[in-house]
Amino acid sequence: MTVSRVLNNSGRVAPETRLRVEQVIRELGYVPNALATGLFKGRTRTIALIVSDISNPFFTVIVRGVEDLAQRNGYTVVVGNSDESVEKERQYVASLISKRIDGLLITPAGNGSRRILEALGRRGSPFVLIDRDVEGVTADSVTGDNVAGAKLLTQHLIELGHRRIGFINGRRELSTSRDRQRGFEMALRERGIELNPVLIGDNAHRRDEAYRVAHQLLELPPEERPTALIAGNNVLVIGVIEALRSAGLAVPEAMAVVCFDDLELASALDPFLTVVAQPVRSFGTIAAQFLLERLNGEADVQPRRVVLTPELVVRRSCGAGLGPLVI
Amino acid sequence: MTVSRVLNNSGRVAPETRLRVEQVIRELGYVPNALATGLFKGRTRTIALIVSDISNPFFTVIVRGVEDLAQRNGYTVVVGNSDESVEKERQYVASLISKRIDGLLITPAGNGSRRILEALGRRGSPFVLIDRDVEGVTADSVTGDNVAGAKLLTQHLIELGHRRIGFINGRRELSTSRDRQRGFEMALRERGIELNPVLIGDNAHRRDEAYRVAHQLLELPPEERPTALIAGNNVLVIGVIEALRSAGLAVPEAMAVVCFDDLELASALDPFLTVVAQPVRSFGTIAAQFLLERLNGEADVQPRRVVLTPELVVRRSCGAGLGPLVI
DNA sequence: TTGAAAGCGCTAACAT
DNA sequence: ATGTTAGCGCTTTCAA
Repeated sequence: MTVSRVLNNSGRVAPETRLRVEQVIRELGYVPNALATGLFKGRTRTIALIVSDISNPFFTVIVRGVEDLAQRNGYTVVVGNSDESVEKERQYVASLISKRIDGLLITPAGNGSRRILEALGRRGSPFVLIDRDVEGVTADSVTGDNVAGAKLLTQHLIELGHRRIGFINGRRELSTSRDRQRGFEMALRERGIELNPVLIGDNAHRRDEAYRVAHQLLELPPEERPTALIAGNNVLVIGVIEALRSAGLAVPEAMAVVCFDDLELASALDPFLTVVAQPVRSFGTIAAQFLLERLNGEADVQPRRVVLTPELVVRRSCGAGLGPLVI
Repeated sequence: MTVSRVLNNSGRVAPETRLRVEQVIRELGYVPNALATGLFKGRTRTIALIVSDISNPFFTVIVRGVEDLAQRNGYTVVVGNSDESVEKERQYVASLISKRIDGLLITPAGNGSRRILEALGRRGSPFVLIDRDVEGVTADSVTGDNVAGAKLLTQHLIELGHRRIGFINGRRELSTSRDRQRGFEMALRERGIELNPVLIGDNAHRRDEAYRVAHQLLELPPEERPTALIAGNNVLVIGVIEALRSAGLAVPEAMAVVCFDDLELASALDPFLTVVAQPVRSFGTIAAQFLLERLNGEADVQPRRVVLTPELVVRRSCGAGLGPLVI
C-alpha cells in the first residue's frame, strides 16, 4: 500500500494523501507489525545482552549502558541471565537465533562458550564480548586490563609495606581471574617478593566461598598470615569483609583490604575500600556501539579489541593492617 | 510440511519419517523462525519488563526474579529503562506493541502512566504493575505495604525515644512515597507526637537531592533538629549518609538513620542500617506468575492485587542518636 | 500419514 | 503518484 510508503518515507506520496493516511493511522491507533517487517527484512532491530548475573551491580551498569545506547538508536534489548552457566547460554542463544535477534553482547560464562559463539558466528550474527575473553574466539571485545589492575593493587600494598598479601580470586575459568592472578604474581616478582601459594585462594565462585577462603587465610600461623587481602571482585570482597568482621578484625586497622571494581552505591558506605575501578559503563556502551556499527555494516571485517585502563582509587590508607598482625 | 508436525508434536507422523526429519534438522542446523510463527499465531512468547532504573539494586532484584521465571517457562524478557520518565515509557510501549510482545510488567513512572497502560489494555495486552500503583488503573499488581512499613520504622524510632524524626522522602508522584509518608504521619499521630512539617523533606528525585535535603535538616536550630532520619528508599539513604558524614556526624552514634529496602550487598557494609525490608524478589516472580497465567488464559478476569508485608530488620541500635543532638 | 493451499502483515520490484 | 504481485516462513484446514 501507500501506507507503507508513508510510514517509511520511501517513494513519492502526494502530500494530501500522506495527510489522509496519517489521519486514519491516528484514528485507528494503527501500529505496524514488526514481526512481519522482520520476517521480510531479516532484521528485527533487536539485540540481546547475556550477562552472568544481572543482580550484580557490575553487570547492572553494563546493562544500563547498553540499554541506553540501544534505545537511542532504535533498538530493543533482550536481557538474559546465564548464571555463569554455559548450558543456559546455549539455551539463550538458541532462542535468540529463533527470534532472529540481530546481534549479541555477552559476558561469556567461560571457555565453554566458544562453541556457542562459533555457531552463532557461522549463522552470520555478529557478537561482542564484554569484560571477558574466550580462548580461541576472535571477535569484537571490550575488556579491562586486568593484569595492569592487579599490578596496581599489589604494588599499592607493597609500597605501604605489606609483604604477605593474600589473594582471594574468582573462577579460574574466567579470563579476568586468570589475568588478575597473573598481574598479582608479576607485581610480587618485580618487587622480589617470593610467591607463597598458600596465600592464594583461587576459584571462588561466590561470596560464601570467599568468606570461607578468607577464614582459612586468617587461620594461618601468625608468621604466615597475610597483612593485606586482595579480593578478585566486588562480590567476593563482601564475603571477605564478612569473614574479617566475624573474626573481629577491623578494616583496614587490623587488615588491609582492596578489591576490583567500584560499586557506585556501596562506595558511599564503610569500609571505603581502595579499589581498582574500571570504566564499566563504557564496557557496555562501547560494546553496543561496536555491535550497532556491525549491524549497519559500518565496521571493518577485522575484529576490534578494546582494552580499557583501570584506575587505582585510594579511599583509605591500607597500610594500617601492618600493625597488629605483624609479629 | 511434515517438519512442522515433527517440531510441534502435532498430528500423526510416521516414526521413521520423524527420525529422518530430525536427522536433517540436525545436519542443517535448522532453527525455526519465531517471527513467522509469531506472525501467524499472534503470540511471541516474549514479555517486557519496564523498570525506572535498572542500575538500582532494588529493581535489579526484580529483573532477576522475572527473568528467572520467564526463562523457566520458555519466555524471553525484553528489558526497558524508563528513567522515571512517562515519555520514555510511552516510546517503549509503542515499540513493544509493534513487536507484538505478549504482555508487560512495569514499575510505572507515575500517574501519567495511566493513559499508556489504558491504551495497552485496549489492545488486549495484559500487564502487571510492580511496586507502585497508578491512580485510576485497575490491573494485576504486586506491591508492598508501604503504609505499614513506614509505621514500623517510625514506631521503632519512637520506642527508642526519638521525638524529632526527619523524613527524606522520594518523588511525590509515586504511590510508594505517598503511602510511606502517610504511614509516617499515622505513626506519629498514634503516639501523640505533633507533626512538624519542617522535618519532612519530600519529593527528592535523586541521591544528591537527598543529600541537600538532609543538610537542610541538619542546619535547623538545635531544639528543632531531628535526632533520627528516615530515608524513603535505598538510594536516598546513601545521600543522607553522605550528608551526615560531611557534617561529621556518625551513624548511628550522632544520628539514627533508618530506611526502606535492603540491599543485599550493601547490607554487609557499614553502617548496618535498620531497615524495612520487602520481599523484592517476590515482587518480580509473583508479577511474572500473574502475567504468565493471564497469557495462558488461566487467570480470572478480575485483577488481583497482592500486597506483600514488609519486615523490620534491626541491625543496630538507633537509639544512640539521642545523645549528642538532644539539647 | 503426508501434501497442497491459503494467509498472517509487511515490503521490493514492477506495473500503471 | 499509486496499485499489484510475490514472497519472507510458518501453521491451520482441507484434500489425497
